[in-house]
Amino acid sequence: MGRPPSNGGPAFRFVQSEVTEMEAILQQYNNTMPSREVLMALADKFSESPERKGKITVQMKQVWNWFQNRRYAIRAKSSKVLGKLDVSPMSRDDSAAARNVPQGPQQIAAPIHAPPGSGKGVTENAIHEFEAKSGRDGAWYDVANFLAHRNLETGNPEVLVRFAGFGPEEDEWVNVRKHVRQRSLPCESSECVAVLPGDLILCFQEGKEQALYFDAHVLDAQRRRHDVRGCRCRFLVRYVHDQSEEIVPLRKVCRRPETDYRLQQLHAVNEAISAERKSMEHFMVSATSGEMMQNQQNAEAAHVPPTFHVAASLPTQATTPELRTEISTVVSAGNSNAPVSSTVVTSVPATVAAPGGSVSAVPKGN
DNA sequence: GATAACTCTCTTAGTGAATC
DNA sequence: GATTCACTAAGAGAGTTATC
Repeated sequence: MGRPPSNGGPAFRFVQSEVTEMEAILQQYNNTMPSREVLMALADKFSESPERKGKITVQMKQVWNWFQNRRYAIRAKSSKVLGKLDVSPMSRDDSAAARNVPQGPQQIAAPIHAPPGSGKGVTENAIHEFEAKSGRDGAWYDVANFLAHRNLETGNPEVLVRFAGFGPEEDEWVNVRKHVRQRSLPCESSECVAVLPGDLILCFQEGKEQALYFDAHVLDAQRRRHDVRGCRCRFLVRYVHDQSEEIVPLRKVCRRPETDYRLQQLHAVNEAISAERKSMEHFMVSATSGEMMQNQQNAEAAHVPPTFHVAASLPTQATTPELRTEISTVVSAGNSNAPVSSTVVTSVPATVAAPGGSVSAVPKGN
């Protein structure tokens, strides 16, 4: 079992109860390394357990190793799954995957989603494909697991959801059609152009006692020049649940995955433009009209039609394949939570969308 | 800048189960 | 019985951060 210690001692292995405890702590810490004190306390506790006391002393290093290995295994598994599925290039990265999960008990006491990009630990998250609306507070949370499902007489299927970063006591039955959907995507600086007036977004609302993610509609977008800090645009939003309005920065905005196609189109346009530029340069030297035609065709072919990668986002964390299939079917077919405006991305000037903040157009004065 | 401590990303190696 | 595979504990090396 495992690699034996180099000192020739007996092979060491954590018992199931220890693994369970460490897994719980790992989840509690949002897949980040617990503090040294926690590791030492665990090692001491395991050493003092009846099955080990007097026989084996569990070293802190061994606990530390376990956390490192488990975290690596989780990440490896996630990337493997994503690699198998046809995930679009615009799918979120690790940092984006970190939204909506508490950052550890010492950082967030209430069941609140951490603001996007806060804290180092945010890059450590497991990847969640779905989010669910809690009936308790009306906020959206990442789904860690679909534990069970049932069909009500009303014909509305429900799933028992374990929210990411929360325990069994927070599990909830939620309506699949209304309150489960593909996870919203935190916006990176260059993605502000995909947030347009009229859009439904998920917005981080900070109150006096709580801060949660709620649905909101974008009323207006004030574009600003990007600088070294990234996007400085401001968005006027109206929250759906209380009709309150607020001006928020991009970091508080999570766009719906249905807007992915805008970015894809935008990238395609940019590529086409750069390809056209290159071909023009080439043309200046030794161009033929045939090459121009080809470049034009390539540019046109690069315009990606709107495609939602629902099938690529199966809830890999769902308990059974059957449940996975059922949920993905319902969410993709019957989900009414996607009233995202279908404004075509071509309405956004390519100059505004230049990645890296090289914005040359500022639609609104500031 | 030097050093130590820590972290991350693999890699190595032993074990058990499944398969042939 | 040999082979393959998955799992798991531990090691290695490079990078990062904090301290002096």
